[in-house]
Amino acid sequence: MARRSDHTPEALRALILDAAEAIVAADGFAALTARGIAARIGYSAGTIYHLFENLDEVVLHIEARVLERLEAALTALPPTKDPEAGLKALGRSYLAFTRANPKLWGMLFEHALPKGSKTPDWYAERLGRVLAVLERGLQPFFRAEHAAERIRAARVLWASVHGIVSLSVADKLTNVTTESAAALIDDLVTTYVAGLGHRKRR
Amino acid sequence: MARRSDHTPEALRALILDAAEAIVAADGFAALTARGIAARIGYSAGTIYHLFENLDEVVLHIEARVLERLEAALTALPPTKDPEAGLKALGRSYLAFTRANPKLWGMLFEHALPKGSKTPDWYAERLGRVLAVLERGLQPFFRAEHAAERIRAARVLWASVHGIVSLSVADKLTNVTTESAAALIDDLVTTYVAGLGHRKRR
DNA sequence: GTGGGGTTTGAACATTGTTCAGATTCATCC
DNA sequence: GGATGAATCTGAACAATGTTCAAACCCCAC
Repeated sequence: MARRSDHTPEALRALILDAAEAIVAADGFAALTARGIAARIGYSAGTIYHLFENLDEVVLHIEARVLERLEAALTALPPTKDPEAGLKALGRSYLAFTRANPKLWGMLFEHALPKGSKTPDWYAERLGRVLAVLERGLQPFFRAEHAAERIRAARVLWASVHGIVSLSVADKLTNVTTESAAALIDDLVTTYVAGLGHRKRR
Repeated sequence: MARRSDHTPEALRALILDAAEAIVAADGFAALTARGIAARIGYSAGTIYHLFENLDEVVLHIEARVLERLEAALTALPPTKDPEAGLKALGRSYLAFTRANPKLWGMLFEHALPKGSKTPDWYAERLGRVLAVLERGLQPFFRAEHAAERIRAARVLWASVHGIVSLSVADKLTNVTTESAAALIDDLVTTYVAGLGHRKRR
């Protein structure tokens, strides 16, 4: 049986994550099984449990990777003069990312942690970095002393765009009309930003 | 075995749905099993499959019920003079509803249909009615000839509020800060509506 | 060489959705 | 009353799932 170190533990962890990610990307979160991962990398299912606590941990790690890539995509955007255009670019880039990886993205929100457990710290930290990108994009709309409101606005936008995208991916909104998610996101950002300007002027 | 008609088929369907709903409300979507439902109503698991195609159909029916109740809650709100206050009341009522039924509400979005299948027509219709309530609330902000934009705004708000609520329920946002979902929803509605006013004036 | 410790497996267990032959009961007709 | 047939219900079965773990194995250090 055992064939000691075809791969180092670290390499094996990476192999498992790559295989799991490929499965989700191709067939969705529901298709992810321990035996399926194992078959793809030529190991047995038991091996996975030596490197990860359980499948949930594997999933969390994939989610972290996805967030990491999203952050990279958002950070890579060229700076714009017009702050509103910058925010829209963020929104569209976000949408493009989810469109390019619909199954992977859907997983982030279909996957509910088991009841007792808390999201680990490193997960919250990854999410925090994505939010930070949004917070930077919102800087032109707030005075420095209103940082709390800016942070809240980032959260509102993140959650809202997430809502649009997730309903669109799950086909639970678009079947009512064929309105595209892109149009909704544009509407959201435009109108919300207009509202920010309006409020500032008060 | 068989004990013919303790309940009519319709009554049995209702029994199954009640039991399933109770399980989800108490322990979440993940705890819903055919055998669990059966045990709760004193039947065997097989019986469920005489009345429903499969568990997914049971779930869809519960979702429809939840949407129905949400629509009732939103419709029951007293009319307000101030349109913005009316929208905020809608948002808060929505949030209150989800807070009162967090597990049931979470199910609406954790539950992804099996890959091939489409959401049935009656499901889309139920969702459409909830959206219609929002569309009515948005009427004061649009001229009659801009119905398409109003409908889009309803969709944006629905999806956005859903995003906030679902992230909050899943604990994937609040662990970054303790910002409450209510504050985010208020912010969203206030700012978005301000943006609508701004745009109208252009 | 020869332990010993890390690695891997394969079989096992509990649970899941789902199916279905047969057992049971009820309504109806003769 | 008794028999017939349809509706109803069960229990056992199947395949698949996550997860565990004793054993089998291999490599490295001594």
